[in-house]
Amino acid sequence: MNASRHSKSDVLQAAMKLLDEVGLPDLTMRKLAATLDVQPSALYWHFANKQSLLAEVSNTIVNFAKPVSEGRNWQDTTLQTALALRNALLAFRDGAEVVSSTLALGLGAESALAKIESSVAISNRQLAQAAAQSILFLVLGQVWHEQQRMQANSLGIVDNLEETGTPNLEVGIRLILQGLTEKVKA
Amino acid sequence: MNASRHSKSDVLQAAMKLLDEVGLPDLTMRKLAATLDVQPSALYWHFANKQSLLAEVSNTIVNFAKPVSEGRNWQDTTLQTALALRNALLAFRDGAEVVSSTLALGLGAESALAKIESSVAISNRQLAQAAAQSILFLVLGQVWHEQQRMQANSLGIVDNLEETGTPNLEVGIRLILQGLTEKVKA
DNA sequence: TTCCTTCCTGAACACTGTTCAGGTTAGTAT
DNA sequence: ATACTAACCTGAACAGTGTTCAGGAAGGAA
Repeated sequence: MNASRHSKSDVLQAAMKLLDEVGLPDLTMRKLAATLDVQPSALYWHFANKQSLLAEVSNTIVNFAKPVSEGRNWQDTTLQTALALRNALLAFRDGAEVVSSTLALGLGAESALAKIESSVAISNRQLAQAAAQSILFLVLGQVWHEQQRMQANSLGIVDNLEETGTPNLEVGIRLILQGLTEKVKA
Repeated sequence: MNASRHSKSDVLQAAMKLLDEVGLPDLTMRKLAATLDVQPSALYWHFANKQSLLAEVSNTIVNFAKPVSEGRNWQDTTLQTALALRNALLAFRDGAEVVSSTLALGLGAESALAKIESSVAISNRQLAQAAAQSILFLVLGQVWHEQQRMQANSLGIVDNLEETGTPNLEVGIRLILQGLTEKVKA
């Protein structure tokens, strides 16, 4: 990985590896440069700034979500889409926080919303958009919470073991889909 | 406010004023100390670290939500509770991001969840908790998004004017409440 | 006046993201 | 082989960040 010149995707790859090893708070430009045997300033040839780097990290995480096979109805397809996003976020350390931040800054990861929204096959697009956005925030919030607790637990801070995170998420999504189904019927 | 010795609540009050003036990214210990005519190190007599300070800021924001008058049913009460939280977050610059962070770190603002959960008057507490958590994440995510766009717009970055934020939130909450009502019936 | 708690100073430490003038490397064209 | 050009990197600095710590000063009570 080192002792040679690096391409943009080399840097991105190294950033994701470092993220997995040290977490988002310790993902610094200097540490990243060190893993590539390069001066920190060299990174700024490939990326305009750290946020741009993190934006591409976010896109990589979001695009890691496997495309779902069409379910027997749109409700099922949407649920599977949301859970696929959840799995993608969980596959990377601090994935939810990284994606949340760049999404808030409007610098990337918009495809996450798009995928959910396009799976909501109802004619009222305004309503579909509201529902998709709700599901997205729900997934991000829940996984963020869960990953934060993972780190806390790994640092020895033991709290209540109730692992309510994962089931709660699916319950929440189902509530939205149920409400949506009722609303469309009327 | 200055030229004299300060109490803990003085510092907290100054922090909230500074937050309103410069936003979360520029809320630094040095700037805060400057507004109090004090050395930065003086702040560490009142608060163990910056996160502890932000935790109390979060609590102040969350407790700013006015208690809601009992609606004609628990669905209505819950909706009003959620919207009261929304208004509290909107009343402070970057309020949603501040609260989201300290909530994720588990350092405060838990009463936000408690208030929502206690308003969901159904017997299945497990379900109530999942719904309350979903509503909380929805409110935080939506307002965070909205406040980030406020700042972006104030910096001249004009994007599409579709002000879908506020209505989307209420729609999302209603979907959850509708789904919850159906589920309880069965 | 002594004493003790409360609050603050001043200086430093170990970091952070970022910029910039200049240098090297690699590949292509003549 | 030579000249040129784009890609990539160095080294040093700048301006900031949160935090620590030994010591000093202010204020009230005994």
